[in-house]
Amino acid sequence: MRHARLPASEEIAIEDVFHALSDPFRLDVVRRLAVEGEASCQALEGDRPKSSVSHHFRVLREAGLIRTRNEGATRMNALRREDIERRFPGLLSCVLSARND
Amino acid sequence: MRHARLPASEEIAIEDVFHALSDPFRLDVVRRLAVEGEASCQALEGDRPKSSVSHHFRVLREAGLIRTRNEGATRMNALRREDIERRFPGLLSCVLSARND
DNA sequence: TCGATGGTTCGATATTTTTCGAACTTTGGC
DNA sequence: GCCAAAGTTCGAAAAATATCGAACCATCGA
Repeated sequence: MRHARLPASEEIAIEDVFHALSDPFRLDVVRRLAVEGEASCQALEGDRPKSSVSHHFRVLREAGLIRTRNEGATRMNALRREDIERRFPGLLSCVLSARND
Repeated sequence: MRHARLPASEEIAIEDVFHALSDPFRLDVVRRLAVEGEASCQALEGDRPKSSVSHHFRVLREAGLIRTRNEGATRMNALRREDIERRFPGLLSCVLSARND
């Protein structure tokens, strides 16, 4: 398996973060990870093909928002809370509290 | 001139805001408006054709980030600070302080 | 070792955005 | 009234994203 590109905290680009969060599915994933802590891809997939889910997780990963670790056969995803906070203080809490009624 | 769609504060959608801010030119416009207060389109255009500039200002307007008023023959743009702050507390200050060295 | 499960990757297609020129509108000045 | 300046709109072409099936790769359990 190829190494997923994972930017260091200092390398996280705000444009990439915004782009990643501009998609409803990805935004939802981020919010649910914030609540659930860690989750597998399929636990968050909303009835769409896995190649599509995988694509969105990759965007989140490459933007620097999530980290993925192998847990046996499944891959567990988690928000990179501290890294994001260090790079862009306040962003995450703002994203998480923003409601779109 | 057709009425530019300008969402009310409550209607501003976080996805639209993130999408608007995911473009470097638009992000730059927002930051400069934050500093300069008000500015005409051409004062902020970076050497690109006016139809392109106009497009980006429209995206910002429709996302709810800026407001445009007519000042004689020119149009002055300003950040909708209070509206954004009310809708998504903390977002703007976070965007403005985020540095991408 | 054989499946089954959970994801990734690839390739093709569809959709969305961006870009830019040209034509048009509005306003102000002469 | 006419011209220039500042933007908008339109339409077409280019570029970036998203979508989805199919093939593939790892790991676990039987």
